[in-house]
Amino acid sequence: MADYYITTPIYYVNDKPHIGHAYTTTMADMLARWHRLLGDNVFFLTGTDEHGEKVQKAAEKHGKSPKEFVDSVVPQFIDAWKTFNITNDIFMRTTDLQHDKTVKEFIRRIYDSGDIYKGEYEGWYCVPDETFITELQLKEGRCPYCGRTVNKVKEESYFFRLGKYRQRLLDLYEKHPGFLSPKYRAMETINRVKEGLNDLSITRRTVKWGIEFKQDKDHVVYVWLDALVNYLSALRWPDGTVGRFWPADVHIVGKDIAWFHTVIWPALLMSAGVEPPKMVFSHGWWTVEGKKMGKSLGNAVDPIDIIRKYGVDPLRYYFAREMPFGEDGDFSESKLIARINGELVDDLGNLVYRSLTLAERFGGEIKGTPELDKGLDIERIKALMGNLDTFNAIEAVWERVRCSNRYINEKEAWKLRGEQLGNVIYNLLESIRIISILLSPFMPDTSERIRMQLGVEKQGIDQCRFGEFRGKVKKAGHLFEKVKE
RNA sequence: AGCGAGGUAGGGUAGCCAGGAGUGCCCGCCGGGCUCAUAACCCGGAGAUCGGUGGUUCAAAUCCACCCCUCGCUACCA
Repeated sequence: MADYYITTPIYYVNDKPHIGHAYTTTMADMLARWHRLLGDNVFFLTGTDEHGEKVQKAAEKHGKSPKEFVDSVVPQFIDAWKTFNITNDIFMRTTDLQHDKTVKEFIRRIYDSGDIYKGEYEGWYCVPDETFITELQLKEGRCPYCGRTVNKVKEESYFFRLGKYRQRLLDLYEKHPGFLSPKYRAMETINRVKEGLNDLSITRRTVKWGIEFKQDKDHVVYVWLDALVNYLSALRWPDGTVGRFWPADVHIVGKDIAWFHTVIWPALLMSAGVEPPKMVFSHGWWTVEGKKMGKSLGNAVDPIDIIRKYGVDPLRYYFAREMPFGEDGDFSESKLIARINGELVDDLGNLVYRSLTLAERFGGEIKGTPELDKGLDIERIKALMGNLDTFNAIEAVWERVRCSNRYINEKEAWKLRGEQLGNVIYNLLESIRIISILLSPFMPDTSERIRMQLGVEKQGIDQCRFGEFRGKVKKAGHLFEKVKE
């Protein structure tokens, strides 16, 4: 039994969860569930990032203290993940006491290794946008976002010697090719690191809402450093269950924050004398109805609304099925409906319904010889999931669904009687049973409903082969209802 | 500008790394079969100069060069 530590990023709580948060969390959940199915000892982390200037400002706007404000937003995340059937083992908040302790100890170690020095942060700042802008981003000396003039600001700050770790990072990428995943995105990072790395400002004087920088109490720890360390505080580092689950098997992140996880994070860990994680997997982004998602565009999709309308499993299915994990995709309701009607209702739902109808009408003994196991390749699906390829894994399951439907037609099951019919039903029920096991990480509710209708015990990956069918079939309506447009 | 990813039938994709008849899948379209099934399922068919040009090779979607187009990233904006 292997230990498996998987994480999502912790989400910034200046707003309620959107479709992107839901996507990352759901994909991680599928992997966590898959590993449990394999019998692994899984530790699955998600949580919230609650410090920093933006939260401070958002709190002021609501007339609350920062803590009151985050306490009011965090339940929305917790509830959302409940709705999504997310099976996280821990929900980490950066305002937790444990986290505070871990961050301080983590920084102490970096400080002791001589990688922190006092300096001056200098940069361009757009006051109305409240954003720092780099030299490169400037457009004719003006803010690239709003076009207004920018101010030069100077601020005392403590720096981390990131530049020092350039070669060690390149070595890490070379020795552990899986670290930068998916591999087609790896070159981007490698080339940028080769170009050289600037040291990083890791504290702020002007911000109050954050973890105290013990080495100089006029400063607080900058939010991203604070946030990254949560992967360790969830394990109660440096004690706790660290030895067992660290290094993490995979950090699931969106490609926008890949840099923090593939460059800054491992460098910080090296400095603190901690092993880097085994893999950082950067997934793609969703557009919505073909357009970039954003608050300014007013097209942010509320995942809870979608679930209310279509159900949890259809959305989970869509997440895994609409695009290969890693790549970008487009979220649209019409595409979601097309998948529900064409795949969940017509392929899967129909297969189960028609098979169970045949089974219930049949009075004889359900037994026979395996025929529908041809092409069933569990090892292949294991390999795909090992590569975090949920997309092709589901496709492989769907091949089973389609060939089972074909089987009924080819055998003309409705014309058969007696032993011949018993044999066909045996093959169908075994095939469906295996499909339901394989689907359990992706559509847990649906998997469970199929299992109930088959009347079989809960099973693991080892039962994904044809044996004797031991179940009491009891049909219970359609798995999915057609969505009328 | 630099770096990266991609351009394959009406749409969406796989195949490319380790060249071998345009080979596969999904949706859509056309025709047929069937009635166990939510007008569901199954079979067959039409539809592609594999972005362009040149090169390597007995053989190129696949390798190389150049060009065109689309998208992403460019660091302290989680």
